[in-house]
Amino acid sequence: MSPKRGVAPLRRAEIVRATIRCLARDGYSGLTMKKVAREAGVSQGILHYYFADKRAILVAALETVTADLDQRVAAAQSREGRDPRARLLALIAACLRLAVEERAFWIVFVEFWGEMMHDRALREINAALYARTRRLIGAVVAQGVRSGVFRRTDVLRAAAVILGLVDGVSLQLTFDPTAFRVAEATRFCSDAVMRYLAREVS
Amino acid sequence: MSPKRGVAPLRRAEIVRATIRCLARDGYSGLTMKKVAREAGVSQGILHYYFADKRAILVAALETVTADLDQRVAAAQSREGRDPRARLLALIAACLRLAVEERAFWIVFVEFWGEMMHDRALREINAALYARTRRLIGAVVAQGVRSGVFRRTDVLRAAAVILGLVDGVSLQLTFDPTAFRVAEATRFCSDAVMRYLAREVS
DNA sequence: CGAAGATAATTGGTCGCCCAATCAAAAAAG
DNA sequence: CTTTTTTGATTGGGCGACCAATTATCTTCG
Repeated sequence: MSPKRGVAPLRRAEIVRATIRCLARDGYSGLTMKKVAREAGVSQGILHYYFADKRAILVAALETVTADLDQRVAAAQSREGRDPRARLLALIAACLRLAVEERAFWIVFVEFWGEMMHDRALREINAALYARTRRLIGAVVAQGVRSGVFRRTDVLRAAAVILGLVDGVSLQLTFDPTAFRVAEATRFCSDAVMRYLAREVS
Repeated sequence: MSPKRGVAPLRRAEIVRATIRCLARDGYSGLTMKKVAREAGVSQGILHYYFADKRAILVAALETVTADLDQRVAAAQSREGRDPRARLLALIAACLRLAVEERAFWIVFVEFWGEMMHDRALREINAALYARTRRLIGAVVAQGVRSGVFRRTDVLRAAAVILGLVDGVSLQLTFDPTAFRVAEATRFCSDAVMRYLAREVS
């Protein structure tokens, strides 16, 4: 490795990516600076050149994973144009597929949950993501309400329900892959959400 | 501490309870044998007399937490007699209250999730709990279907939806207590489940 | 243009700490 | 006096952090 000027931000990002790979492979409790350095193909010392300590790397890793999840979910939903129903279904499908097909990201994310319980900084990064996601889902629901395809409801609470359902089912899918298939889970989650938002038949 | 004969099982249980308290206080990554011994008021050496290694203690801890959650949920639901609606609502309320009021248990449980990703034994303990809980919820739903208060549906999938919703909302409640109050969450979750299971109005 | 110094990037070794696990010996109970 | 239970010191190893030395790049100025 020959030192090049001006590549600091790239190196930083590479270290973070290596960290995420390590977390996905060996878990939170198996993460060491040595392994991260090895995975990134750099020396151990350099980790402390770019990050104050191990915790700073972990914070950066959570920020990266969080931003990535955010982007993927937003993208999946926006691809579907203006139909609120289609947007919501795409969002649900994207979340569930993520948990199975992009295992690495989802695993790392779940691993952080445990640590968040004892680390305010991590907890706040996550709380911000969830607030943003609820706002996104809420906006889609609100659009559906305005255009009359969904019933009138408190959109933020509805968003909490939908997000919770997706997370909870993703967990079940992750812990026991024999319980359901992704396609199946997508179907019954979508069905549940559509029933939940369906207009009253009066 | 004076050694008494025949108290082996009690000592074991005390060590496990101390472990759970430690996990709740300092988290998974902060758990050390020294801390557990101190919390249990015994010497470090004795931990290895009752358990092969640290991992065995953790497995026992997860089994205990799991059994406890199982029991609490089952109890809350069975207290409500025969009305499927009341039983289901009691179950939902119990789960959400647990996540907030019995923080220690819920925190420890979430902490294990991360480790389960890399530990088959832990994962299987959890998978068994979830399968059991789904069966329990499924049975309540089935009863409601038979007695005509719920629509006809695949009860195991409905159970996955209900359990997922409760877990997911519990998580949101834990990570960001400012987002919702427990009572509020209980209300909108119950509402969502009742809408989900409501008979079609034809 | 090109040497020389300053600066940025990188290395690998070292340090002290704390960990899980082990064990010989003691203490209590049968 | 044997067996079960408990102790606390020890051991070997791996950890995160630190740092002096090295290399590469940029800047300055003769």
